[in-house]
Amino acid sequence: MAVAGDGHILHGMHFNHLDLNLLVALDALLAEQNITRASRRLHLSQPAMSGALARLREYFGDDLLAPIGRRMVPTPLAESLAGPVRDILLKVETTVQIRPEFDPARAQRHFKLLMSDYVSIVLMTKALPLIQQIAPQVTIELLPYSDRPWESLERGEVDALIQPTQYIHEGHPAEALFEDSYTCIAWQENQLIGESITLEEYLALGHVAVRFGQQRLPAFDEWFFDHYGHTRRIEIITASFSTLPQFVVGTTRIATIHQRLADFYLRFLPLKRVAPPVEMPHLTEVIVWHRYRNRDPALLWLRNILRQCVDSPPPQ
DNA sequence: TTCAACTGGTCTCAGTCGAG
DNA sequence: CTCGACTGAGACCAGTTGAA
Repeated sequence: MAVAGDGHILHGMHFNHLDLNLLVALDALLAEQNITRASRRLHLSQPAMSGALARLREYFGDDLLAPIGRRMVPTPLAESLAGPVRDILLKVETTVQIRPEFDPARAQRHFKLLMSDYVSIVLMTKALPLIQQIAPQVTIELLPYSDRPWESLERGEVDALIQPTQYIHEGHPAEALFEDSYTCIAWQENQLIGESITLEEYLALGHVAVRFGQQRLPAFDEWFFDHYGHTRRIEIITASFSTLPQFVVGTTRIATIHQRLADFYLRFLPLKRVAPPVEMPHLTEVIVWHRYRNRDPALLWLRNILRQCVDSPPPQ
């Protein structure tokens, strides 16, 4: 036991009088703003978390989380600590995780990737078999498109996200993976539609559209037609690209989806491709990773694999 | 250097307290 | 009353001490 200059008694391992494990507790406490939930996150009992908060309060000389009514509200000091502490822990995590070499044949790495189900269908269906061949011990977890994919990346909850260029933010490195364009699909036996379609015909049909997450964010096609003042009659809203083509089959409805996704489903479903009534811009899917993982050879390897998996066409 | 006994901090469990 | 934060008792274990 040692006594520090300011009279604090020190036990165990400390960094400038602070037990660094308390930062882990602080991060969980500030993220949850609730002691019980923070304790579950760290697999501790509620009293243990309460004790950690008491030690943090002692160290900082501040309540950090103060009860207001039934809620625990962070103090201004706690607010100002939240971002930097999260950043430090992420830096620690990436530091201890990185190995100078990535040996695919033996590596046991687990990757968490966030992407739309469209990307998982057109990209991961090709990438996963290849990854199993080259890196049999690597495991992959695909996370659904949330309302705030960028926050998941910032918080280090995912290794990378894959999304269209228009949604990327500054501050983290990104790399293009593949391009795609849009097409319409209809049921093969839909007599109302031929190989092409006029805008009037298009707008007269019922549409199947996709919206994501809690906020029900529209997919690009919906945004595009709204933006140009063309009101489509959306009769079916579904939550995933993978269900959308099946909701066109057996109906006179139409859907506007990615070429590559259409190619995929044309192999299984009685669908026909219809050229969109107006020219739609191409989209580029990019992979974005946290700047702290920039030097991670494992991620570099994964990016190379993913790039290999998309052979050039569709965009025409 | 190694080992056993000891020490102190943090854990869990059980229970209390206070707000809504 | 219910829910969630806090408190106290005892267990557990990492780190320290001191002897061989």
